[in-house]
Amino acid sequence: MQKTGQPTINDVARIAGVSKKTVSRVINRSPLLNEDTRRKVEEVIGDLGYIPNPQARALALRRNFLIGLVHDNPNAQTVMNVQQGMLEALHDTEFEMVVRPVDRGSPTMLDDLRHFLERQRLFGVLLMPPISENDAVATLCDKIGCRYVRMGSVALDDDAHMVASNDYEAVRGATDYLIAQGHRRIGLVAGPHGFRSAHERRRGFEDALAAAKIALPRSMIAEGNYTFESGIAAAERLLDLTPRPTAIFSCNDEMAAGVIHAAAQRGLAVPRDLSIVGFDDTPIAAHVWPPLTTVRWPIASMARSAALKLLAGMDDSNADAVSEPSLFLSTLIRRGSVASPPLE
Amino acid sequence: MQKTGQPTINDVARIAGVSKKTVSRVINRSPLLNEDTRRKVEEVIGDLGYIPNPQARALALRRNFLIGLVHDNPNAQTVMNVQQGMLEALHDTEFEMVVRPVDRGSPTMLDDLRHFLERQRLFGVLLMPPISENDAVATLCDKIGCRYVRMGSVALDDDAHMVASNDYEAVRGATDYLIAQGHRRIGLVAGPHGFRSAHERRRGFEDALAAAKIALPRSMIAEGNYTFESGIAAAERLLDLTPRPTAIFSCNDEMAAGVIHAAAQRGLAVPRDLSIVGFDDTPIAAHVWPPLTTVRWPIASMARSAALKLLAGMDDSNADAVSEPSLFLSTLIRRGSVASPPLE
DNA sequence: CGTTCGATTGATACCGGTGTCACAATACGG
DNA sequence: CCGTATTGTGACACCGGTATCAATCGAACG
Repeated sequence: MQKTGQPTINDVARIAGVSKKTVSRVINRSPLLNEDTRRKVEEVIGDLGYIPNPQARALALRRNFLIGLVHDNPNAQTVMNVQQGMLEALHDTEFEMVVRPVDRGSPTMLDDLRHFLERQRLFGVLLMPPISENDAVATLCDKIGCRYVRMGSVALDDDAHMVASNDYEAVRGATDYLIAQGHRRIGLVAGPHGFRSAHERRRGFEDALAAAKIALPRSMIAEGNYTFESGIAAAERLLDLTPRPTAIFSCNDEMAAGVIHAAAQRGLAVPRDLSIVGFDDTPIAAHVWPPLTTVRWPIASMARSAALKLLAGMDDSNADAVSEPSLFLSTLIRRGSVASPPLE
Repeated sequence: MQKTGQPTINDVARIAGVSKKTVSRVINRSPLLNEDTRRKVEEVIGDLGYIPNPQARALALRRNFLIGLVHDNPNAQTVMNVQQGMLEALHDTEFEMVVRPVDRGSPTMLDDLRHFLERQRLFGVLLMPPISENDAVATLCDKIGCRYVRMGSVALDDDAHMVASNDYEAVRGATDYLIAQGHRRIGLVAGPHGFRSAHERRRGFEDALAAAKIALPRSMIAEGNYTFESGIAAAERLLDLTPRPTAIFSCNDEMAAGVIHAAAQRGLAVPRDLSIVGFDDTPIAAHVWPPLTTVRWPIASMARSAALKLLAGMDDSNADAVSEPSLFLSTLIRRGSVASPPLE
């Protein structure tokens, strides 16, 4: 009998002179194990370089060790940050990450997703925004019996199934900061309709102005879709106004970069003639000129926490799950794109 | 006997009145199957909504259906493009993508990777640059018996194990373009030492100048590490020269954005005072001002092809594998960052 | 000393598929 | 009409683990 491939549990058992089950106990750190036996088996495992077969384990345990990342976010940096955060949590576990982009626009999106989840029988999935805001997706996971955690800009679900950031408060604070600098005509480049994050950020902006008793004409709000180009277009609408806004809050950094771009094309100096605040703190924020004052969105930490929460639900011991924070605070990063408004 | 979970092959077999094996044949489209039997079984499968368990298949077939993406590329957009290309290839197959970032700097990188590959026993892995340029990694895959395809800027391996782009020729063409515009003092922001792509691009640049009999003093080459910041630093060294270069070729777009940034800080207008060409054609290229003339690097197509090549090696019928192209052409995208040099 | 009990361990049946090989049924050639 | 292919199907072992439950052993107890 030639052993050509990897050694199996049977090899270990035979050589160590114990049963498969005992080897299995060693692998799974069973507490009811004689210390001598454990050492002996561990030695053989080390000698052989034995590694348990994950597929066999998955079959026997009736669950696999894959965690899915379901996303439909167009921002590469954001997705990478989430992947990095997830992988941090999965590091030193036997879990791997499988990535699944979905097409928000497609009418068959839900069916595709269901098909994916049913086929793969993932241990769980992490839903990142904006797909996480789709309640139908969460319902689908529930129905199929797939664990999930949603990442959002606001409480979307119960504590065990979500990780949120306080976008409303963060934007409100950022807007307060602009007001404190002396700005009174502040424009908003809003996010796309239907995005929860866009809604929360806009609400924070509106409430900050209202609290300061600053009027907010509809014309001071221009909607974009989180892309650079849409930021340019929105900025052009705002900068065409008379009088012109002295500051603009953009609901994400890419659009803020578009605003800077549009300002530069009109010969407006940032921040002398126009102050700009973004949201996300992606690398682009530090790379534009001037460096963008923005709200740091701790998306990687959120993803890490979300993944840990998923893993904690493993043995249904919710004790661990609750220990993972569910709310993350976004904070203002002051760089060079904000100044006091020009004198009139 | 309550059937609580998903139906299994046994359920299908029992209800259809055939053996497991026959159901298995239907699933695997065995040719030696009576047409009536097939229809009957398929009907039952449809009624029950039966889906074969991938873990069980993986165990029985002694291989799984996971393809790994091993990367250590710091550029989010590039990694996302590769993921997208891979997933395109994997679409409508039973394969899933698992992502594995590695730390190029870590001394245990190779051990970590080996551990990962041995544990998961992936069907195959796709190595993207720059980790793909590490021959030790390819050797490791060979030794472990893990299929792999390397993506590179030049032939790195035999046809079945690689997909390459013609960076040398592309940069040479781009440099020729600058020369044709009248530039004679052209600076290079080179990529980091040890990157194959950096080497090829630099070689293309040098050879283009040599062919045009333009001297290239060492001072006209500044090395960066593919980040925006390093692009700024490199540009500053080049722009401090007297006489100043009238054009700069940057080995990637991020550094080119840094060059634009540095130029703007000195009050140099692009392209009037300084022409700039980048490489990659990431979104940033279209987002800076002026839009960057750059070399489009078809990384997503390369990834797609690499993944197909991996799958084609499935049944060891190399016929399919060979049919996937191994060389992809990078082409110059002319935007607004190049003009003729200023008169002196 | 026999019994009880807790700590360890192993025999065996799974998990849900696939491969091997034997076998029945039908087709074909002579 | 019989021997031999050819086609279609099922019984059963197996992939490499885990769960169940009974067996074994030594110590403690009465």
